[in-house]
Amino acid sequence: MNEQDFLAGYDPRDYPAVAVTVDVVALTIREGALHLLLIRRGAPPYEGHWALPGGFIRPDEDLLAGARRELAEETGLGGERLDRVHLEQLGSYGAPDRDPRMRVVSIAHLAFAPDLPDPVADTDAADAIWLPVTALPNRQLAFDHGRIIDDGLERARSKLEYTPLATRFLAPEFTVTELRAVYETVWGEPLHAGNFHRKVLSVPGFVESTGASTERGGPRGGPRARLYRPGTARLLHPALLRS
Amino acid sequence: MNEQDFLAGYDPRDYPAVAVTVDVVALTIREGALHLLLIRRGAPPYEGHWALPGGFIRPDEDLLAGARRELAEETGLGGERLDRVHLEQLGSYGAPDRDPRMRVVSIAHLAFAPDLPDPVADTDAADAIWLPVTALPNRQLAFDHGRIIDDGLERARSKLEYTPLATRFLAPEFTVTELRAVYETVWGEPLHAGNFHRKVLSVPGFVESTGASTERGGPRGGPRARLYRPGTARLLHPALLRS
DNA sequence: GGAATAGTGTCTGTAAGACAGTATACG
DNA sequence: CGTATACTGTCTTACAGACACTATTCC
Repeated sequence: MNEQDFLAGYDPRDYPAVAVTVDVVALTIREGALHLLLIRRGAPPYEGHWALPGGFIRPDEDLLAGARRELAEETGLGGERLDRVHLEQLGSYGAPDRDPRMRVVSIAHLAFAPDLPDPVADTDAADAIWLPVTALPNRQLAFDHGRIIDDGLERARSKLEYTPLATRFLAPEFTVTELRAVYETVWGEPLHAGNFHRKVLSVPGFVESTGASTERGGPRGGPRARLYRPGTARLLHPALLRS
Repeated sequence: MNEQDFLAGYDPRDYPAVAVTVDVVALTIREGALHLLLIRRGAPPYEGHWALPGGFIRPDEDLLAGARRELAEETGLGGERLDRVHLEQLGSYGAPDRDPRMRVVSIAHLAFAPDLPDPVADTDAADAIWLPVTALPNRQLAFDHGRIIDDGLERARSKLEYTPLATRFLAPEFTVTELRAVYETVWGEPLHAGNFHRKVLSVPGFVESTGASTERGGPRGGPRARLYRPGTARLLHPALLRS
């Protein structure tokens, strides 16, 4: 049976329901460590387990809009701060048995956020926090969220290679050293400061100078650093590749 | 309202139905040109328009398995030939108005196939063919399938850069020249024969020699070419980048 | 002053592209 | 034999990584 015949005789009540949810792997950097937004489930199944923020798609809502709404609800943030969060589709997860109650297909999304306030646990969630990814309780994650998180982290590492999205983890103006810290944190490996500096400035459209510098040097000495803002490029040519 | 409360009180009959379909952007190379598998719709909406093969996900079927089944149904191919087809998830398309009848979220997939027989139009489709992508009737495509195809083609071009999946367009044994033809066809640009040859053989795990050569030289002269099969690498290091 | 950091200069190894050249096979 | 093609050699250029160095700022 193909699509049009299926639909021609289709009545939702005749078929097993399929639910569509949107989930969000939201990443941020706090105190030099990569953090992930998680909520603790307050009801079965997986009661007390950590899970990704997410929920059912609403009837007249686009997938990306649904993910943005879920993110807003879980972080308690309004439009302004959320505009600075990068959001993209990650992938869909629809194994028949991934939810014990019914067939649920989840459209997972990936978010890069600047340092945001602590999330406000919504009335139904037991808790909501930014958790360091190094402290992920892999055995206590609900559903297949462990796998979704793994995929999201790998996608994030890969995205930093060929897009300028690392800037989305930072304030609107930043130094090259701060940008390097983002790469080192997400990739989990130290980078050569001098070479990174030259490379970033040589890629067209990655960053553009504001003309200004930081008010002070580093806390343990060093000159003031120049400030940059994100450039206009959407892809990096050439890319910054991991080793 | 969050997920668990929603589900606790959830009855599919109380909510607007959401349908989940799988669609496939299936690519192959025929006579030196990139072709796409399309079906012609035999019923409204978009009757007579070309569309991607696809259909509703079945209750106990994984997303990828659904895409493989749809591909099998539309091409009329059994398991053996289909095993050589690369299939991966492309992305999800869920704009609220993308289907005029109801809310449909489609999980699109991307397939790389070796040269296959002509598809067998299934009883419900008016037609099914491999169509050259240069002849795509952009204004006659059903739903948002034009956009899905664009995304699929760009993904395909990108995948050839950093994966050895170009070999999936070829027979189990192939020459370097045949492999180069795949790149030239998908990227739409000529490549330097000598440099491509050296590059392919220098990337670890891209191809491995069979020890054998072709039976004959080229139709217009030239030595016999050595035969290779796909190597064990799943990613190319370093990558073959487009210019 | 001592130490740490921002930013630049320079050298080296690697890899890609341009080009040329050789051997092999078809007609 | 002429020509097309498979494959290899070599040169040049671009870029990444290692290292060194200077200038600036904090304590």
